[in-house]
Amino acid sequence: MPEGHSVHRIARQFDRNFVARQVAASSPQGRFAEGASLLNGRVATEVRAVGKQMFLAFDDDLWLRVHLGMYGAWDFAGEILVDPTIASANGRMGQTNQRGTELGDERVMDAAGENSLTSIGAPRRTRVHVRMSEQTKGLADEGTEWPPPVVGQVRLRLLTDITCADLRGPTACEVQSPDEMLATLAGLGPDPLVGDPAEGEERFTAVVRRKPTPIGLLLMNQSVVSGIGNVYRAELLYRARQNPHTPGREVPEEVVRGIWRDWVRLLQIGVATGQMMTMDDLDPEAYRKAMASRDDRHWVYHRAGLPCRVCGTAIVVEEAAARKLYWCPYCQA
DNA sequence: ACGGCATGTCCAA
DNA sequence: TGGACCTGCCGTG
Repeated sequence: MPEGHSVHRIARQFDRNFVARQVAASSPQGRFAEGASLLNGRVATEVRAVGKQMFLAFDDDLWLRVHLGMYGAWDFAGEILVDPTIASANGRMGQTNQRGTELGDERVMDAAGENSLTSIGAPRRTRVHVRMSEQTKGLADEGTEWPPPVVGQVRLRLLTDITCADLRGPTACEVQSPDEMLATLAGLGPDPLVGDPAEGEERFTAVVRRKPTPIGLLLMNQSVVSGIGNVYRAELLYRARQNPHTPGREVPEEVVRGIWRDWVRLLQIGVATGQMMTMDDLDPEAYRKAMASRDDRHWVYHRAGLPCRVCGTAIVVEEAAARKLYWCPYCQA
């Protein structure tokens, strides 16, 4: 259930642990057997994250395209070099609840999960044991088996000599030619972390200001802007005090630009922390309080019926294109 | 133990 | 517009 920030974090892990290494690929589950055999034995050469998609290049011009969808996740195991630009690198990336124990150096994850690691030093080797669910319990304690035993439905396993990445439940997992990969890219709107953000702002603004579609739908459309999902949509609109139903072309240009710049900021924070932080403007104490409860982390998302944090009006929820849209009818009038 | 729900997207009717 | 895909968590009992 990742939005764009998770995919960038995953890509950085691949950059550090798979790029420039020879990779063994297999499909323990069998549903990607053909693709895996195409990739098997090749050297990974490059990784790109654009919105919710990740592209991993292999020598001789093959691209692996992965979209996690709602349920997809990567599990990392073995020796993992921690990317210094992200807060932590425990085993699982993509799913919300990420727990693991890092052994082998001074850093030990606690039960709070991914965000508990905040100090980043120079990259170093870290032995990671992943224990995610009852299903995998027990395996982590053995810890020494290599390669790690396959647990459950693994669509794709990528292995270097020392690092293992297991992909489960993706919406998309396919091998692409360079042309196919470029075609996929061409269909994606700007991502604040890809290319020049100022250019992205121009593209985003131009498209939004032309469309009769409600801004609340445009923000979820990956051809308009990449990486925004249901949580960031609701929060960006609230932060802009913008009514989700306003047609894009009627949203004042400065507001549209403001939403883009806010997305740039929120995505950066999300990649760095692994959390969908949308109340970053709170003072530290209020922030600590808000983070204490799972349902207190956002302005409007998942807060139907609760009083708006600013005006007290009950947050409303409605169905928009089969997704729940939360907003404050007073602040976002 | 079980059922509902979820940070996503595609496709057929 | 509704279902399919596919997995794990959380609340309820």
